[in-house]
Amino acid sequence: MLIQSKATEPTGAAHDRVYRALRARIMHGEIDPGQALTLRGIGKEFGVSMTPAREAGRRLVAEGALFLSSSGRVSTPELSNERIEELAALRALLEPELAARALPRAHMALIERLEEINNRVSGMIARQDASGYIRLNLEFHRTLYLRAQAPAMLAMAETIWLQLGPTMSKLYGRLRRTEPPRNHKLILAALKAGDEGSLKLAVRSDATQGLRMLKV
Amino acid sequence: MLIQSKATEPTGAAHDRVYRALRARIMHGEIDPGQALTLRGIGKEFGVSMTPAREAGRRLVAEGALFLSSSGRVSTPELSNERIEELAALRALLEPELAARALPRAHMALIERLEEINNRVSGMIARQDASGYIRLNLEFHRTLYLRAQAPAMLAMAETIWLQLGPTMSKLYGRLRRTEPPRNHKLILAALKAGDEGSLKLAVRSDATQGLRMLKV
DNA sequence: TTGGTAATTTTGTGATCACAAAACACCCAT
DNA sequence: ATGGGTGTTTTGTGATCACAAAATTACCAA
Repeated sequence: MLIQSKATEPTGAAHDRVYRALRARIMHGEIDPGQALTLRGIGKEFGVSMTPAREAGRRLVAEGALFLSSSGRVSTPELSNERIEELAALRALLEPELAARALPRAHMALIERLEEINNRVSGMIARQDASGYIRLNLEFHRTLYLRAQAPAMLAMAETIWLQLGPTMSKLYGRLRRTEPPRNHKLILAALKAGDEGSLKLAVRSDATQGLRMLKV
Repeated sequence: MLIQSKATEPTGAAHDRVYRALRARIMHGEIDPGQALTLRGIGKEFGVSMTPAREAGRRLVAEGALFLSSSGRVSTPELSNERIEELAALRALLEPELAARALPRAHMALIERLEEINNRVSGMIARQDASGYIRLNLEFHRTLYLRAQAPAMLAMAETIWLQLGPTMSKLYGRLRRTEPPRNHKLILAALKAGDEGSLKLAVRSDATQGLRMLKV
């Protein structure tokens, strides 16, 4: 007689799958700020019990991707102006450094990949796909920073993106953009020229520009 | 008839108490790098079941304070040279900014508190108390950075301290120091003079100096 | 209609269990 | 002694449950 149905996943723990899915959703701005989540709801959606749902939630809370209310409920954070400025300052601090470290290793193949990503942004703009726009934008940055060979620094940058995710979607929903970010072009130019100074400047501008419009 | 003994904690969830205790222990270098922990062991020590122990562990893994092996076991991380240098670079990036932001708000009362903390370091050195030394050192920095009014930035700095904790204790156990860090005196002097440039420089030196000796 | 209170439902927490896999210990054959 | 294989123990995982507290709804009186 079967007492307990065996539901252990063979590869990659269940909580990890849930974690990754939620993380991507948050980072790409697919959840509005202040949106509440329930453990049972998460579990139901992913076909797991509350336990893995709780672990995934806790992990995201630890990364600042979710806000934990005093009663234990989790929701997407609603960032204050001060918090947004602080996170933008962190981007402005970390990302130029990552870019500078990537510069000596950025060969033509990488630059071409970046240009290709950058071109795909136009499609997202045409389709008014805010989430897709954010995803490609982050892919552009991550692709460059991966070359920096600085995993801890990159992880920290991603944590900041994660915290900004829900708020970001609001921004891109608001502004009606018609062309890919100007700063990306500057970044590509600096990479081609091998000019560290203007690269750091362009990255810094790119990291802070959009956030300025986020002020409520 | 009592089916299940009620053991819910009235204030502050159990997992949070476990998390805080472990976090402090790790950050202060009370656990050697590579030390393995078991969920049942943690639970037993704190008088809770595996569930809160697991949550606390997961949270610490998310912060980089613990390493999660492929089999799910957690242990204190053993940092490679590259990782140490990267974390030191992050300190060198973040902490001068925090200090600079604290500077305009650093009045005499704060500077006196910092001097008092700095003086207590000598006692720890005399007693060869590595953990106490680390704790006071971090208290010095945190006390200053709290004035920066930048919680996200401070949290990020603390995360780095946390990751360096176990490795740090090894360092301070190795070197036989006889006096409080020279850079702390420079920091205090720069604060009194209101000189942002030399303050950032002194903080940067303090953040990177010790780590240089950590190379295996 | 409105305000508040009671009943009900929703939700997170921590304990416990069955299970699988990993780690470990033991033992014998070479 | 040593290597390999076998059995035992340790350990993490996810499901489930009872419970408390929070949130929501229902309802009634003014």
